[in-house]
Amino acid sequence: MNIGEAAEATGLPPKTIRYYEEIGLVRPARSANGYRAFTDRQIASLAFVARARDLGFSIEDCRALLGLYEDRSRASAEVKALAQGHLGRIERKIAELEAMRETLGELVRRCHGDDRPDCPILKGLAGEDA
Amino acid sequence: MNIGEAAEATGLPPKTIRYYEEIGLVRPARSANGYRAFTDRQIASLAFVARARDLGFSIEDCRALLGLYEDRSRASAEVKALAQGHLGRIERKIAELEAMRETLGELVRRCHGDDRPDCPILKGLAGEDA
DNA sequence: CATGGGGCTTCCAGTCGCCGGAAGGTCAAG
DNA sequence: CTTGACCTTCCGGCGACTGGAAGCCCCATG
Repeated sequence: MNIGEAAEATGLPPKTIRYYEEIGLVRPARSANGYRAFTDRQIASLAFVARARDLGFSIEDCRALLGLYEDRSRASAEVKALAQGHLGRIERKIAELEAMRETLGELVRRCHGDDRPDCPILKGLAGEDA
Repeated sequence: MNIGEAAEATGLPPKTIRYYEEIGLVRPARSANGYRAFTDRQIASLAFVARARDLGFSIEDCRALLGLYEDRSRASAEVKALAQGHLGRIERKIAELEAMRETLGELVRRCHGDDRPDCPILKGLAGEDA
């Protein structure tokens, strides 16, 4: 399977797959013509990484998860710890964004948004607690 | 006011303030010794940007907001549009993270997390709909 | 057998918003 | 006069790609 087919099969752009090879996430063999040749197993690994990335795991997390995935004897506790750590990060990020939404939403709500120059949004950003 | 005092006053690190000068967000004069000299007005602008950044606005949004802030005759509609656009982005991001939280949370919940190798998290990432 | 178009290769640069560090000038206190 | 805290510039790196240039390779068509 060359890179185009791998891209098709995994949903990852060819550029991304090349990048993953560069950082050592996959190590495809090369055909006689120099083209990358992916095994089914490598395609599965790429798809695995694609799903983990969709769930927001960092590349380094993906590398660790992939290692655990390929290690048939690993304890699930290790995987769970990694996933829980990430879940915590997601939750903190959500809380952070919700705080932004509250503050900004309130400013937007108070702004009449017409052609007059008075603007609670700018006042808020300027630190005026109007 | 030199850069250290500006940093103190705005809560921004000196490095960040230098970066903001580099990209043209502030244009401090220089003292005879070559040190940056910030006016009170520039400190206010930096604090304004710091608040906008805290609310998640991009640097380019901040630049636009700063321009609107300094333009006494701008219409608040323009500011509101910018803020609403950003609010929309925040909300989409929250939704995205919540979807991740759901999926990942479910996998974590199903994982017993002990020393056995069976692991629903890895199975989920591998695409097995167990 | 030449040609054209698509796919493949590598490498370099850019994205965004900074941060760390090196090498060196400046300033106030002891 | 020295020390140490400030300030300056410049360069490189972060994460996770993405775009583009220059140049092979392969297949089908004329």
